[in-house]
Amino acid sequence: MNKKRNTLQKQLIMNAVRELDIHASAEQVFAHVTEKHSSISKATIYRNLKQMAESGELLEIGIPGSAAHYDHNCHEHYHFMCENCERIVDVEGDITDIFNKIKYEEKIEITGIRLSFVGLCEKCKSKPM
Amino acid sequence: MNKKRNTLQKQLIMNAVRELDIHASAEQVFAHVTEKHSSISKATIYRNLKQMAESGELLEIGIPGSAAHYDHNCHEHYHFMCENCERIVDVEGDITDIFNKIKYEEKIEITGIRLSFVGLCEKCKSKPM
DNA sequence: ATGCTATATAGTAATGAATATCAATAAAGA
DNA sequence: TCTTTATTGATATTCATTACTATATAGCAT
Repeated sequence: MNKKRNTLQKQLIMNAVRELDIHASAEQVFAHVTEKHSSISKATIYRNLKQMAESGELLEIGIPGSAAHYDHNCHEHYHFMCENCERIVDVEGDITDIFNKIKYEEKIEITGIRLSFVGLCEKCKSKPM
Repeated sequence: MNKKRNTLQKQLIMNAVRELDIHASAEQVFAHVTEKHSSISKATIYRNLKQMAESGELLEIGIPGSAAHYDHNCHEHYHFMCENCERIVDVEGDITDIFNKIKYEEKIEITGIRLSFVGLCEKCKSKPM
């Protein structure tokens, strides 16, 4: 039960994220897919991007106060976002060394770091979900 | 020109964030303030929390896909959020040592790290804002 | 204390991102 | 081919937040 089906829409969405290669948002994916396949629904875009992120096929980059973006690069890496144009670029590297590496990247200017940990707090850890 | 005024509403909002002391959201601040001052508008809450964050009086904790929370603790620190109940707790410490420290904090279970850098990209750095 | 003026407020409409709903459609196995 | 059930398209709805605007008021000048 609950078997996943391979649909044309899913293929189009995955291809769009790969072709755009700019950490695309759902709206950008929608715009790209509709160029060739105008009948696709926006709900299908949102639905599948979320599912692909949950299954690990895509990485969801949540942007507080703005639309989420999706990355087809799923190996361990972090992101830099321009606070002016919202462009997102990959920052490769070991998390413990990343701050040292960033010092030698003169092309971008870091003005802030957004770091938070996610998991289970003391209360939820000892309770059933 | 553009002088800030000290209003009762601003005082009530700042006091609420301090009294709640739980990284309150705009809705939580609204609920708390209306207990004693029922005529305040929700727009006033949002407007002032944002302004206080911009001026550095409060720290805005943006949560992708959910409401922003506000912290009256403005010195350098990071956050842990429970993915089950969304409770937010402070994680003090130097960013370069934080990962080692976290290993000895057994009360919470880290399942993910959200890290991103904010600043100006190559294009925006060389262009006027 | 009184008046003036620009800032702030209350109330509500509007926006943007994302999810919920549901009848219709179509994968994939029998 | 038939049947089952995941998936889709279209739209309504939710949620967080901002925009709008007439009214009120803080703080300064008189």
